[in-house]
Amino acid sequence: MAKRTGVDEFKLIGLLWRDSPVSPRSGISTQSVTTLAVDLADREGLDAVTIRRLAEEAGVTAMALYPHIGGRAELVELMLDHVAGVTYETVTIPEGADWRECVTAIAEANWASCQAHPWITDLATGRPVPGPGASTKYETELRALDGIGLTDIEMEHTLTALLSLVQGTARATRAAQDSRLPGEDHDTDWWSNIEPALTTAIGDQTRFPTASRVSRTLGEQTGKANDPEGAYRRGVGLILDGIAKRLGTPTSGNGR
Amino acid sequence: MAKRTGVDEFKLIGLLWRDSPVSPRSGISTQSVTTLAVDLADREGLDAVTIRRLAEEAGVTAMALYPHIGGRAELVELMLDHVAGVTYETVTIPEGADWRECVTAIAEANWASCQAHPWITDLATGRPVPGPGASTKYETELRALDGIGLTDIEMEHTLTALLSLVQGTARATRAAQDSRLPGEDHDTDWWSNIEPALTTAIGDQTRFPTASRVSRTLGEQTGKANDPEGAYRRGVGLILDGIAKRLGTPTSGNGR
DNA sequence: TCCTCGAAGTCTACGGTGTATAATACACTG
DNA sequence: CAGTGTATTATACACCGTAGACTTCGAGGA
Repeated sequence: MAKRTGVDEFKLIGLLWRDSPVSPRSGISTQSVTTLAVDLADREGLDAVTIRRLAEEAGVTAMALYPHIGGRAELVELMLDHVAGVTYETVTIPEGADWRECVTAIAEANWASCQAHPWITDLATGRPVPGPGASTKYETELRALDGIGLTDIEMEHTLTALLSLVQGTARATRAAQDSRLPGEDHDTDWWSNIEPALTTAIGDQTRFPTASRVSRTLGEQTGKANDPEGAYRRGVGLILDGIAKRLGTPTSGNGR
Repeated sequence: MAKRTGVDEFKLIGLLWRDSPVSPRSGISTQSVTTLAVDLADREGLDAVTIRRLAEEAGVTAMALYPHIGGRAELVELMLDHVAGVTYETVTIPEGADWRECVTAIAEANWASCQAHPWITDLATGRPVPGPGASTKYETELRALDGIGLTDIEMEHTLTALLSLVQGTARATRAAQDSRLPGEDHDTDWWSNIEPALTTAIGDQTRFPTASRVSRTLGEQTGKANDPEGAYRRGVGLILDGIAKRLGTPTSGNGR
């Protein structure tokens, strides 16, 4: 459910770039099915998006979807492209602003997208989706980084690194949320459920002194068993300062 | 195949921390089955690790595995813990070295682990595996960061951010490799197969000028359609400089 | 208006998955 | 050596994606 394999790229490109006519008999279209699938995944996760279930929601039989979506592998790509296309509708990159604000906006937009559509963190990045949404997103992000003093290669690497960090920490957020049992409100509940059993199993309590100390401190100060969002913010901060050093511009603040 | 849901944590903890006796009738153990599963995943990917297939390799029936692995969800956790436990057997963190070398070694060890076991990048991080391997790894990494001038919280956030970056870019490497058709040697082959169809589909060639320029430059200079490894190296470099700024120590080199 | 014909939609079926359940056979303890 | 409990087995179920054959519909020409 995560590898994005088995995609027929040519079929996919056709589906991605055509203007998605609504089918007269059933009233569905590539566009409408994709939207339905994204909504379903947002609500119940990517695993809930089965062909049969999606067909049920669309009011058609399973096999009726195939002319519109290609196959399940292609459907996932369509969903990814759709989400990529709306990333900068909620969070926009300020025009003519400091490069710091632009980079931060890129991070925030992707972070928000990962929160709104947690299932995208299940899917591998790397191979780009050859569709209009992903292409527009890429263009937007590169344009924000263009002309601040980085070479093309540096821009590309920096952007990839930044997005990897965002996706990675967003994934961790998501995993922490998923592991909550129904009805639990805090991350600590999962941990406090596990902890007694774990303590018993470990036996020798002096085996992981540093980890114990750090976990305790983290729990006391943030109230969480782990804090991916904090890691995200710190990570972006570190990268910003790293870029500043490359650019040779004065760094902002004192880092605290 | 990516969400790590449905894990019975208590059953899992029992399996993770017991000393895995070999079963007299079948000759298998939690340990041996886990190793077998890791090898199989390394060779053929996580999807190849089905209960039936694994049972076949172990020389028993499918249902015979269950007392040793719990269920498939728990098996995956066992595999993750196993891999975590051997991360620092190949790449070690230098004793008493500069903090830069330590951080770099952490990144390299995790990068190498992701290369050796590509399937781990399919799986969500975040919720830690409550096992001896993962605990040891966490302890090792925190100890390397301890005492260089960061607070406990900063250490934790920095480590999480660093590992997210490594996993994220490693994933992208993996995705690029997977998308190669059989027999292809270079990333560019996949891209050059797609490109004509994509160019035709897009129509208006002036729509993504920055993306086109950057892609062209990247292709010319690296010979790749995308370069996650370069992004990894730059990302680690940026984070190192970011840490240096926080620490107030002189930065090394000029960043080029 | 009717007819034809190609495409869209449907039905059935296949091989795969994880694993619940119940029956069996074995290894260890007394 | 008998008893007991658990590892192991065989069977079965519900679900998955989708290939292939069949049916039905909508649009264009006479």
